[in-house]
Amino acid sequence: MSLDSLSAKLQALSDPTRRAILARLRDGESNVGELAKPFAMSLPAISKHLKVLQTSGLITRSRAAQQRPCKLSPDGLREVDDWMNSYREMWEQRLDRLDIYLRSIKE
Amino acid sequence: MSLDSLSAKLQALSDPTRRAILARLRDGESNVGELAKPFAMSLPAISKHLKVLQTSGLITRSRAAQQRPCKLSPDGLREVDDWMNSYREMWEQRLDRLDIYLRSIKE
DNA sequence: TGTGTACTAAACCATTTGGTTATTTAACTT
DNA sequence: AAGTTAAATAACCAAATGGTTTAGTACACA
Repeated sequence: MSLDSLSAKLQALSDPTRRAILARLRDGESNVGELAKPFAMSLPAISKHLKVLQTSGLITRSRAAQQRPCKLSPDGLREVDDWMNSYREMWEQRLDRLDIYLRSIKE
Repeated sequence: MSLDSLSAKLQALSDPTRRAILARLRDGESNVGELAKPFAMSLPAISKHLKVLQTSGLITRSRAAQQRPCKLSPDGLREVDDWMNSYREMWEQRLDRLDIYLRSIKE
C-alpha cells in the first residue's frame, strides 16, 4: 500500500459504503454503532471502512466514554477538488462553446 | 466487480499512473505507445490501465491504422464533480466563516 | 469487582488489482 | 505473400481489498 495522499483519498471515496458514511456524517458527528446501522454488514467491517476514511484524512475521530465519534474532516476533500480544477476548466470551456453555438443558431 | 458508475470512476482515478495518463491526454489525443513511454512499465500494463479508464467512461478510443488513439471524455469527470458539489458547499461555508472572522479581527 | 457496552484487533478467506511474459490479432509496407 | 508495427489477449503471480468470525480492550456503572 502506502499510496500518495490524493490516491488514498480517491480510493477511499471509490467505495459506496464509505461514501454513504461520509454522507451520513454531513449531518453531524456520529459513533460507530450508529454509522453501522444502515448497512447489512458486521461492525468490524464498518470499523475497517472508518479506518480507511481516517487514514486518508477524510474523517477525524475522538473519544467519548466507550464511543469513538467520527466527524467529517472539512477540508479532506479539498485536495481532490484542487486536482479536479484543471479538468473542470476543460468542460467549462466546452460548455462555453456550446453556449456560443446555441446563441448563434438562435439568431 | 461491476461497480456503479461513480465508484468505477473514483477507483479509476485512484491510481497515479492512470491520473498521469489523463494529464497527458489533456494536451490532446495520443496512442498507446506514446502514452506508455513515460512509464517504467510494460505495454500490456498500460493497455490495462487504458481499459479501466475507458470502461469507467473517462476516455474514449478510436482507430487509426494500427494505432488506437485515446482521448479524454470531456464530461467523464462531471459525475465526480457533481458528487463533490454538496461537500464543496461545506468547506466554502467554512471559508466564509473564516473570512468573516478575519474581517472582524481587522477592525 | 464484576458485567454490559462499544469498539478494535487478529486470523482467515475469496476476489480484485496491478503487474509480468508469451502469444495473437490487425493493419500497413514491401 | 511475407514481414513489421501497434496493440490486445491470455495465463500467470503477489499483494491488496472487503468481507467474515472470534477474541481482546477500555470505559461506565451497579
